[in-house]
Amino acid sequence: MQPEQSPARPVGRGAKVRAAVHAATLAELVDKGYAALTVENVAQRAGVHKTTVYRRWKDRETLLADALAEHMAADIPVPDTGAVEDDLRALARSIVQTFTSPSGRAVLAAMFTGAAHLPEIAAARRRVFADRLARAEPVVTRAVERGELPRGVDPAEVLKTLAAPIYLRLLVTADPVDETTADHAVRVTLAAARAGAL
Amino acid sequence: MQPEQSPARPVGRGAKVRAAVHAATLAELVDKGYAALTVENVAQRAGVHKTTVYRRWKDRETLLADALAEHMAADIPVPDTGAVEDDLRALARSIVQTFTSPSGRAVLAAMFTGAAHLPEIAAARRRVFADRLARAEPVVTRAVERGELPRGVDPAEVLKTLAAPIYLRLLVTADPVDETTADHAVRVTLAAARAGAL
DNA sequence: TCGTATCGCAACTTCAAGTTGCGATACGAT
DNA sequence: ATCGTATCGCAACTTGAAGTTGCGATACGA
Repeated sequence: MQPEQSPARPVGRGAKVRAAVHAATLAELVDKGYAALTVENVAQRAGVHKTTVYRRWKDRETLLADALAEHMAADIPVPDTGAVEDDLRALARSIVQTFTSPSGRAVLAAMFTGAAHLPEIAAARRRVFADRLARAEPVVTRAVERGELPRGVDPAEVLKTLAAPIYLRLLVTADPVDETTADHAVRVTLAAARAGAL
Repeated sequence: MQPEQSPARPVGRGAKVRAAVHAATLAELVDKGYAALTVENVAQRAGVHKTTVYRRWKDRETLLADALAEHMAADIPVPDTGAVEDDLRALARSIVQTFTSPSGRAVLAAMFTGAAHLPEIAAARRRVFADRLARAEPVVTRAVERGELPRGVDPAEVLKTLAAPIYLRLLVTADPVDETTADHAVRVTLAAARAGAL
């Protein structure tokens, strides 16, 4: 953890406040949900006054977008087992695990439903997804090089096909999501890719 | 001529008020979006007073859930062309068309993002999806009977696989959604089904 | 130690949600 | 045609959170 020195004005205690408010925002999100998230409660939980929050963030939406973006910035390791099936399974299960923990549920609800209409949140959501997609593409290109998948498959399409059924259950049908869901997505994706449909 | 006397109190003008408020709610949704939807504006657009709305609906959420549920209750024709590929294409395109019109966008945003955290909305959303799924299952069973798809495929899984990539684009990636998306979903779904992955 | 940026605090405005009481009106039935 | 009742319009109200402002207090860096 390096204390950020880049701004011409080293903030001082500001960094701690920022971190505390971020943590409090996510905690309130988990406990109360997006609709019931008030700046006053967040400030109180962070041990900070309401005005301090408003001095750092324009409004409640900006605060939430900022906290979520920072939370989702965590790097996810890209698997490289030497077998597509295992790599894809690892990717699919990581999606499942990201969103099935209690806090994951809350983050999912905030990013994809509760606050999805906010431009900042929508942009952050697209950015996070696109980033993870781009970083996982080597899984597919390596599989092609190994001859496990036909040449000409679109890595992005493969990964979207992998993710789609999981998000459908999370966001639309509300069916239970577990490893079975991930494994099923892998089977379907591989079948489609090998049939030349991707 | 009397349609129903079962309620001891035939409401009278109430039906018209109800319809007007429903229409106004959807119109406000399209114009302003969920976040900016106020009961006062809805009432004014419906030519009705605020208190009248609150006498019929417990709160804003209930009103919205009611209006959306009624709006989504419209029956969608189940295709039966004699060829799976054509049937599935018709289904996929109907999903696309439902949510790409201006009003469709607004309804999508309200049902899946803006108001998704409300129990009434979430329940309505699951119910609508499950209903459409169940009514479309004959498309798959007929295809199996014709020998177009292998025995043992799960109709529900086939239809979910068809819908998943469309919803992924609508709700997650925000990529453009058009007939191409629908046709691509058909190709992937058929490939997976014929490979025995569904 | 001293200056400055940041924070705490309280009081304030604004806005929409939701409520209440009462008078007005339209409907259904006699 | 009239009469009783349920529904509606209206205005005034409470509540709660968003967001703002001014000032005094405090912690940090030099």
